[in-house]
Amino acid sequence: MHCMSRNLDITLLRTFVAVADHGSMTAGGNALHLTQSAVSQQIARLEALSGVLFFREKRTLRLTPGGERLLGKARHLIILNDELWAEMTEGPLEGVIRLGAPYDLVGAWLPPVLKNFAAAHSQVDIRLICMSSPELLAATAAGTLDLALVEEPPGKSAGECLSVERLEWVGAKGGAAFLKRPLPVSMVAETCAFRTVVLQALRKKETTWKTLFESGSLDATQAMVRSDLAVSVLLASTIPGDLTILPFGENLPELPLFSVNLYHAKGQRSRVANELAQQIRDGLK
DNA sequence: ACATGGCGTCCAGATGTGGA
DNA sequence: TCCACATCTGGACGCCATGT
Repeated sequence: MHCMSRNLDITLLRTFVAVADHGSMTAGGNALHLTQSAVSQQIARLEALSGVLFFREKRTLRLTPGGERLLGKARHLIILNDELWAEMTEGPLEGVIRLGAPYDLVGAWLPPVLKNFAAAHSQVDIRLICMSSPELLAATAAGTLDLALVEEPPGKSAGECLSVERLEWVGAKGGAAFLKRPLPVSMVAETCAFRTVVLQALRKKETTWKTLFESGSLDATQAMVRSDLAVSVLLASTIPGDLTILPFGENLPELPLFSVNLYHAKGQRSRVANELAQQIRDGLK
């Protein structure tokens, strides 16, 4: 059998994407510092390979279905090419990365991810900063964090959604704190992302409650729960084995789903930030 | 190993075409 | 008349086979 490898010309794909993005060969050419004629010829060469990519309509270009299909894959290929190029020409990752995370995710999710990242990129200095989700959002916007994991209600968010899971009531195994009224609730901090929805749920069910502890320490919060002095709320994946999930029902109101979203600092993303973000994504699969 | 010439590719510039 | 795309042409460059 005759088998022959063929190589795609990334230059042609880059030109194609630029034309598709700008809706015009002239504008696409300007973006790439090429003349219109060079762009026209490159598109013609690509179309000779792949079939017609643009409908020529009056003075505008419109992608054909084949062009639409190629566009997404072409973008991926260009990104991959640029990443590989950067890896080959810019050497190993180095520098400082400031990662923010809420208290509960630090213990549950991050250790294996950070361990793998540190092993692969020994010249990167990782700074881990723990705050509540609203504080993390503010720090990311202010540029004092490069990357942050933020817990938010699901829905429209500027961040990249990594997971959606249920918020659960937790208590001591065999405990009775959940029966007390007012309900003793222990939360990590006054700025805790869960606080608003928890209090809304309690009000809706007309459950009286009191806040027992908001010190900013997850260990202290969970110690209150282990001692059966209070109940608390946690994302399902972050619940320690020695605590028990308390079912919604007569004694406790139903809690909503929550998202874990990934935020980058505004502006240019560093290679280190992109790589750590990818490892966090991979770590959650 | 190096020089040379043929060939193909790519690009810019000039020009043609057609629509607004 | 202006603008955008297509086409043609010539120059620059790189690759490859061949000669020295």
